[in-house]
Amino acid sequence: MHDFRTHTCGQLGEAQIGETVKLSGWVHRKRDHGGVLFIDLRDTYGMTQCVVDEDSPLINEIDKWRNESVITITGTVRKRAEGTANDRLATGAIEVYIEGADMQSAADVIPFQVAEDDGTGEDHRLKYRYLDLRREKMQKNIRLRNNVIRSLREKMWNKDFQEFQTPILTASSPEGARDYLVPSRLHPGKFYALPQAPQQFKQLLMMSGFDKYFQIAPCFRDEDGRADRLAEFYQLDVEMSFVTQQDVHDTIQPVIEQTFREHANFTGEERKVEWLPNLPYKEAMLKYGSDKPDLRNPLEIVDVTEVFNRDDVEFKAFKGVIAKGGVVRAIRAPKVSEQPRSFFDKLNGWAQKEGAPGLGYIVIEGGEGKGPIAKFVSAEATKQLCEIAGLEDGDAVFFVCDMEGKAANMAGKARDAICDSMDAAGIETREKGVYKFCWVVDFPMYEFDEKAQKIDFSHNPFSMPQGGLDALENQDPLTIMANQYDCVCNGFELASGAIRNHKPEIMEKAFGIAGYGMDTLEEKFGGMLNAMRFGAPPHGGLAFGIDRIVMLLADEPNLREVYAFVMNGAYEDQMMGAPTPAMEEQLKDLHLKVNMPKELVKKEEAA
RNA sequence: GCGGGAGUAGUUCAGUUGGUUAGAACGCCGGCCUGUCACGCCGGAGGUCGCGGGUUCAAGUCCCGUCUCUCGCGCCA
Repeated sequence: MHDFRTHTCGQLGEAQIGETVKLSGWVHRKRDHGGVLFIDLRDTYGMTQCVVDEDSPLINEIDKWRNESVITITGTVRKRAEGTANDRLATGAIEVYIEGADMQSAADVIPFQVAEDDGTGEDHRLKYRYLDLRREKMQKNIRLRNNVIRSLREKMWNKDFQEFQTPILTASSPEGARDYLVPSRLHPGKFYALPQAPQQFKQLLMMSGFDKYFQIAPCFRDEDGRADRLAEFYQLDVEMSFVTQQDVHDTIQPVIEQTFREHANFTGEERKVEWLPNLPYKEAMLKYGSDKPDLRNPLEIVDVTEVFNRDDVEFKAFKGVIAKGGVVRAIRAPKVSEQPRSFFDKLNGWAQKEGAPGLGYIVIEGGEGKGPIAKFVSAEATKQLCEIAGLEDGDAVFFVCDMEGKAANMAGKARDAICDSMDAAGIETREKGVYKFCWVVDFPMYEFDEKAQKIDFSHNPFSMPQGGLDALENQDPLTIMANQYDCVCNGFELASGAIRNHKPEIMEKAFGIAGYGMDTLEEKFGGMLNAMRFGAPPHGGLAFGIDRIVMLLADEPNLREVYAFVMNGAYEDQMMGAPTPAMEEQLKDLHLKVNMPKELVKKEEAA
């Protein structure tokens, strides 16, 4: 017989009754009834009830074994007595009568319970992640992650993409986030950058003639975290040659759509997968106030600047902003006129927390406007408002007024806040049980950087501008669109990509408009620029955030729930103790001296 | 860097208007129990109430500072 096991803990059933078997696993729970002792033995495959009674000399020894100890038991599979079967357990028809038992590794008292999800704080869970990972939910989430990655990889292979690995110690990529730097010992004062994405490498592979590239690529960005953002994450990175934007979408959309369909019922709730028509960036910003709208939210934004600009509308707060070039955006909330005043007050309070003066609204009742600001809006103007926003009796309409960019943004947030409030008030608004996808297309190539007071790339600077060189030479840069697209699902940006610029002269012009001279271009991206001069195919691609995909499928609020090992919100790993100060020797090797922030030094001296 | 929330037993939490010896559940230790599967019953141990200062006869509770965790803003396309 094998040293450790003949079966797994999820395997035994009535077919094995009478067999002598060996199982190994963790003590999940014990139930001691005096004369009889039950042990639930757990491994990643399942759980098996093992029994020993007072006829056996083992009972006293086994009784002392703590939960989460690793043990091996030998015994006979027997049918459970009438009425004691457990339908909730896959192995619930049988139990193993213990004839031999070995302690492989005794567990100390554990810092939190593995057998139950008691809401243990994340800091504890991360410090003892190996224990946390034993819990059923994490085992399932990590398995989902495995399955999703296998699913994506298989589909890419089936489409004749080649899988690559690209360097981790490399130079800065054009993503725009802060780089993680690694000092070079052999080159004093010089640093490698960890890749924010393998952007240049995948483009270079196209220039090398590989035609269809993909990678499950680790990416690193040194920016503060969010629930859906980590310092290191994985992307399904894809690039193709001789393709249009439509080709890229047609190739990758089935991969994502099918992967979602395969795993959509992971939580036990059946979920639909819907792919909606392409959404131009401009329309997204106007109708949803976001370039990653949650399309389960049916509320839409309209522009009503003209209403508040009328002579018979007296609302000075808005008029003043409009005079400075601002806009008024409106969100219709259907059938909320019955809601108590607190419904509106809470939303107003929410808006103030977001830094707005408030969230003005008008309620339409009997064809008339009601509410705090209704008296400033004439009957004629109210009628026009109803036409533009499609208002009916019993509806309310909320207003955001600011300069265009800020107004769109705030309206987008308000759109979600109103939707949440309606759901909370029992008016079902946000659609449930569905993954709503779409491609957001036609992103602007440039934007005006208010801080630097200059034109800069709005997204990936390697994108091909729509209209090519001609557009760059003859169009107002702020009106030029890029062949750039995002894939959005339920309010999350799942992917971003573009048809790339493969012509050095367009590259030079494009960077020139953003104020980067040929010297900067050569210095930062010289390798790729050179490659373009030796025959570069038109190409494009995208990258999907794998962790976000798994997070959505697992219905988790947080990326940390779908990673085995992960840092906390401040990017510390309390389990491994990272980051740590470097030893003097190491710093010397690297020709580095640490220059601590003065305030930190003061604090440490005080302490 | 900024804002919201949290910090009390190993874990999750309760703790009234500032007032006796700071409680509960799970876990842990000891005992009882032959059919449970979140077993049950009895008993016990376990607390720098994050830390520092202040107000007060009296502080877990009020005030100030500080640290940690978390969510968001900035940042990240």
